[in-house]
Amino acid sequence: MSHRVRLKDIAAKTGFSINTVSVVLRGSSPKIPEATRRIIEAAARELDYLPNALARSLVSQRTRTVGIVLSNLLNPILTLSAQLIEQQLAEHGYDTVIAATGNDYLRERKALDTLRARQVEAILIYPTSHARLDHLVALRRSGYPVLLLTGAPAGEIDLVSIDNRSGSRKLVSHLLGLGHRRIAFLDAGQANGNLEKFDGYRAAHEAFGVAMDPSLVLIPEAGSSAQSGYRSMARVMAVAPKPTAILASADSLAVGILRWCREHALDVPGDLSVAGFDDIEISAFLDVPLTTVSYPSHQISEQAVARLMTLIESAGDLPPPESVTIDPDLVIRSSCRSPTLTP
Amino acid sequence: MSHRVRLKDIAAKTGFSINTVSVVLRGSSPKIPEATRRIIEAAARELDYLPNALARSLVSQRTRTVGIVLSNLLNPILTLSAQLIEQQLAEHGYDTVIAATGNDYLRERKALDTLRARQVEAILIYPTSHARLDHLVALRRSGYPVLLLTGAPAGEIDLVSIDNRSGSRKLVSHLLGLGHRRIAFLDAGQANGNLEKFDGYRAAHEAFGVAMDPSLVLIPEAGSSAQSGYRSMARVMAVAPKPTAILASADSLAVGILRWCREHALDVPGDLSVAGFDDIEISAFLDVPLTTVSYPSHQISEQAVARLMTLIESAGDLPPPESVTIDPDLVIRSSCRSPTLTP
DNA sequence: TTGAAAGCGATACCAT
DNA sequence: ATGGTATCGCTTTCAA
Repeated sequence: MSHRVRLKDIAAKTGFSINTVSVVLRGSSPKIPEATRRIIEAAARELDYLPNALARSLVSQRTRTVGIVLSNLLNPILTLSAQLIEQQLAEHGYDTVIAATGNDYLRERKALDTLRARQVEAILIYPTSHARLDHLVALRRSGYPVLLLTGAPAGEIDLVSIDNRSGSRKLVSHLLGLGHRRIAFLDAGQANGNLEKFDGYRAAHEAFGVAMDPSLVLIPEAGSSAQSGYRSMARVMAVAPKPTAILASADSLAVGILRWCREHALDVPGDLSVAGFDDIEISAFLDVPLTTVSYPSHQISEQAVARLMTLIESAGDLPPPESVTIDPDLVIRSSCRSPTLTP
Repeated sequence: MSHRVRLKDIAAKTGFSINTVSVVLRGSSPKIPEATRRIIEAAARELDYLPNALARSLVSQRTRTVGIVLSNLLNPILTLSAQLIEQQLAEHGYDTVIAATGNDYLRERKALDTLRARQVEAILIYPTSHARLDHLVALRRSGYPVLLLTGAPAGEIDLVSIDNRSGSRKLVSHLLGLGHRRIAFLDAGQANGNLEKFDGYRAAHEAFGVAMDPSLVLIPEAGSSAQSGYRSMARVMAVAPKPTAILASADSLAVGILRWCREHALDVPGDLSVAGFDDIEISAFLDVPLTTVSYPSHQISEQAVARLMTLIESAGDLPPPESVTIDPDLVIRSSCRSPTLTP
């Protein structure tokens, strides 16, 4: 940890007591003569003094730090939210430390422990799975402020999230409204928001009185990368009868899908409609601009931070968990249109 | 910071001294009878004991933590590296805390101070600017392990970085070799690797004995987003005589450029060749797969971590700074070809 | 084997 | 106005 400058050092150098130095340096209360103040401040600057946050927090019992756990650093949706959250937290006087879990449940548990051991005052998290939340629920029950940034309201834990079910339902309704009857759903791993997305998919079908074909619901081999979308297409198009539209659970998947279509001379949206989720930046810039569902990062980060502040300030007895769910907008571009009538 | 379980609590509960509890819980040295050990461990588990890292580090004078400062959380090149670095650091028994600066120099300084105050044992950084490094140099001079993840060798501070100059030179040589004589260079802000990239651009021209036209070197209004690339195109194509190729300092810019070309019925690469830097995932999936320069994240993270370990272990007297520069590969796809002969 | 005591760096309370 | 002293939670001698 090295030879750092401590209060003691600047006390020695100036001849004042550690105490006086501490008081001066933190601009705290009593009236210290200008002279002393200047001497001490000069010494501190000269020595490049930086308070030891560990020691400080140990006694103050406050770290003014919150942790944010990200399941995937490569997902711009998550990192954007993290960035926004960090900024807003800073405005409230809180530091943020980010921990990444690489979508690994064990690493998630470890990150949580590390963060807690470091005494962060609250934790925001994009969990690796919507299904395994018990450790978080337990944490919250023990009185620790924890806030989920994705998931469905469960009542056990605070949540500020996009309403994936609603977004999915809107999108699928749009497709159904266009006349599609065979809509493939490419679910990127059973893990995350996709349970809700599938639920919306189902709900839309029901509302339209259209029967779903389970063989149209596929899971890509791995992750939600463009690569993975690309690789899944052979399977998707092997289903008979062929789908007339395909809904990818993430725009990144759709990117791969579009590429595949191009290579196989499949016109989008002429031969096949394609839609995604997230509205990442490139979605608007693709060869065929993508119809998708927006991701309300700004609203999520804003509400999450607001809620987190009340949780932190309620020190000790947390209010009962609350769920805020933000309804996303449909973003209609040109990758979807009515199916041609020749099957 | 709340009502946490301390050694004291489990000592009280079991009747042993704090000391014994501490020794047992950390599996440390002396031979403790199985009986005591079990009692204490059971109590710890029951109480959900988690050691206070602040207190622990305060006395041990070690945090086994390194900080990584990212200028931009939205750049997949940076976040990928961060992810890889975090994993490798974990294998060495170190935790990583990530701080984002949103490309803001002041926030960068603040992040550095916060990290240091938290006693991280070393700092890895993608600085906001290649030009303002004095604070980092000063830090390093004071004996703090700091490692730059981008930049040109300056000898003042450790560096593990892509060789942007070489990458740029290769790419521009490729274009020149194809017969292009008017190659626009879209520099995303004077800030980062672009000094080196421009240098490579210049070097290639010199090597080919081709005069550069300064009016072909443009700076987009803001950042290196697709949006920004798109917006710059009007200016690029207004230069007379028109360029036959355009080199964007980031693939993300190129995405916007390609979109603009499509909207303006400009064929790529028929009418205009387009190239970028980074080889981000979508570059291979675009309408016109992009010729670009790869970014060696794996090599960078590996070498950076290796170097960092020796810096940390040399506790006290750091070895003189070293620069490692990794030569990137040219990735030739289909967005560039020889210019048509009709100007 | 187990425990008492000192100390890490900073803060806060109470004197002076 | 300035300084002593106890304390935060834990580790580390050093005794017993």
